[in-house]
Amino acid sequence: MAVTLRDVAALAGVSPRSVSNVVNDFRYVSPAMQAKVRAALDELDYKPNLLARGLRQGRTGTIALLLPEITVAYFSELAHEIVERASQLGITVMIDETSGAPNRELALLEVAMRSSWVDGVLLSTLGLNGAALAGVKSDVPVVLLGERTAKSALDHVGIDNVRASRDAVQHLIDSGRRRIAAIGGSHAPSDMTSRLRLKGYRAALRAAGLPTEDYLYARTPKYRRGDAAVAVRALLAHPEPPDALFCFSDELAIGSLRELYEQGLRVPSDISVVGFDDIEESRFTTPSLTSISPDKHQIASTALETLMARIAGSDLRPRALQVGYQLLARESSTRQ
Amino acid sequence: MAVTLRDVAALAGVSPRSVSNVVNDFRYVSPAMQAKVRAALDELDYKPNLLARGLRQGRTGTIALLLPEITVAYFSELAHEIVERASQLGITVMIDETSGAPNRELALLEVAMRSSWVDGVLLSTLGLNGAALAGVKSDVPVVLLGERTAKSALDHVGIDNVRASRDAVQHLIDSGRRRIAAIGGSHAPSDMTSRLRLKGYRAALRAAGLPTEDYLYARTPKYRRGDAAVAVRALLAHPEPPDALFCFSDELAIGSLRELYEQGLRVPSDISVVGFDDIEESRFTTPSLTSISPDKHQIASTALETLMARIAGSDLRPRALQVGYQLLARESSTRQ
DNA sequence: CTGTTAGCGCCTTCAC
DNA sequence: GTGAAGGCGCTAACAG
Repeated sequence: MAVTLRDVAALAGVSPRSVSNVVNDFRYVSPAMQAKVRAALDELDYKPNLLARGLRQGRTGTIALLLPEITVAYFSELAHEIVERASQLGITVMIDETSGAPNRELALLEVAMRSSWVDGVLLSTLGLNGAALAGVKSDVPVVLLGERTAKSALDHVGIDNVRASRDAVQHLIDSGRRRIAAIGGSHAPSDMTSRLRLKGYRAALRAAGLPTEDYLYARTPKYRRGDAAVAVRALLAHPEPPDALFCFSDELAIGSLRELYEQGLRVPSDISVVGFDDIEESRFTTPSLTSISPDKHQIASTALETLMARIAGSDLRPRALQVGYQLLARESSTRQ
Repeated sequence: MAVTLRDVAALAGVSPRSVSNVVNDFRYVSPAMQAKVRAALDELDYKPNLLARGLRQGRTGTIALLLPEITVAYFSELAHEIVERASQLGITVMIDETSGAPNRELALLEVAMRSSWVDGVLLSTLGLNGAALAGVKSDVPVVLLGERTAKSALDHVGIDNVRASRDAVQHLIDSGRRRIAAIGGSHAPSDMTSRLRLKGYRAALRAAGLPTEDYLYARTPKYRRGDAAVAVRALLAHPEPPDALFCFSDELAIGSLRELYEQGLRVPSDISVVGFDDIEESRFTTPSLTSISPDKHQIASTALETLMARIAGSDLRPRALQVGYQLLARESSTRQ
């Protein structure tokens, strides 16, 4: 059986209260008491039962991070930043995978929020739209990561997807590309990512007086490497194939690089490729991949600060917080 | 304030005990009671406080998964398999990053094990050797993932690293390579991964009567993409440069592909490359990467089953469980 | 089959 | 500055 506060108190010959005082380094404890208690603490190798503490205090010092898929590099990199920052703040992060399935997301969210396990939730949602989220009664604060899914009553941290996409496409235009295709997502109402990025893509084309024909957008079931091949083949099959690809994720871009290679096209001389997310892998592909790089570090800090403020009781109205991004031009769009 | 069992009981006009019975679907509950309680449950939208339940039962239904770095694809893929399998078993997984730093690993391990948060721990350790682990008094069961670090008193799930490495190198020999270099890790006592893989590498070379000269092994600080460049340059600088690279991780192999490309060497015509881990990315590189593929699915199942058995009280002596692997020959070692 | 009681381990009023 | 008592929400004994 585990050592309890009472055991320590008994050994030290003091009350549990005094032990608690020492453990939680309370202000007014006499040095003599300190010493006595510490000795007993060490001797018994006491560790507080965090369950009991959480039950008593109503707070656990733990937050949940709900991600669609941990194997998606962008999410694992984001998770890393969040864990890192949280650990500085003395907060434990419980990472959980939702598979991006709305029902599983909802289920996990409900559990996380209602079961007192966690003080707050960071939710990176793909499939959940504002309506679904509105139906969730939150006992604990929730901060959304990623695109703004309709107007929900929740705080939200992300980058300006429309502007970032426009920048990416503008970069392709600047380098002389004219038939620029977009790849990624479904453009379904729930897929806010593709909607916003497509919007930016089209805005850039229109501003340059370039065609925004429908066949230049290829949908994909998800945003993973393996989803790109079919899309690329479809685009290349057209009588007027594109001379550039704007992929809505780096993984799609990497899958595209592979398919272009198999089709015998050279990047960037025959066709340029730009991705989105700036995952580490993109610096090592051949050619290395031009990408939009959201400031993940800042996303992590901002999200955590916002969540901590809510947990502390902040009652401001929900805010949409935007953090910075960069366009990193690498070989896939620059080396001729 | 949250709805409690007592609130439900009051509304339904029954005792808390009966509500508890229904919530945990106990065997003997009359249909009438069922109905009454369910109605109240729904009306108040009751969710059990898992903290209180855990405190009471001594079990939480949660396990911790301690990983060095979640951004390392191999670990995120393993994490995914474990979360998936655990969710089938009704177990929640708390993923935590240790940074591979022994002290942080120990700290997290201690917390995880001693604070009653989790029923058990899956630990994938890089830096922790048997001696350090022996010093940890475990209140909860721990199962190790990965290489066997000395003889610890813990269960352990992994593949036969020596034999897998020998297979990888044999494959290179079979394809006509003669000056085969190895890349990865430090060969330090605590770095069991590199020790075992190096052992298999040398065994294969010796069996074929090939040289195992020291200069053909290049150390790296870690096993990541960015660690490979220096090692590759060092190997290529030698008067008799290698005609094949056996990298101790896929990430190293991918970093090597990039560096070889920058040095103007063609893979596999000039030099073959083989990796280890079979991360998803390796199917999409150009050329695609030959790799040792540990059965991650089986690692996950075996580790969870073993851990669950321990949690249930199994008292067998600690076992080293080996799961299968495959050599997946792809372009980086086959296409001439 | 269901109600009453007690206590998991901790922290926090309230007295002293 | 320290001791005593109560309760966070739940379930496991033990009656009935």
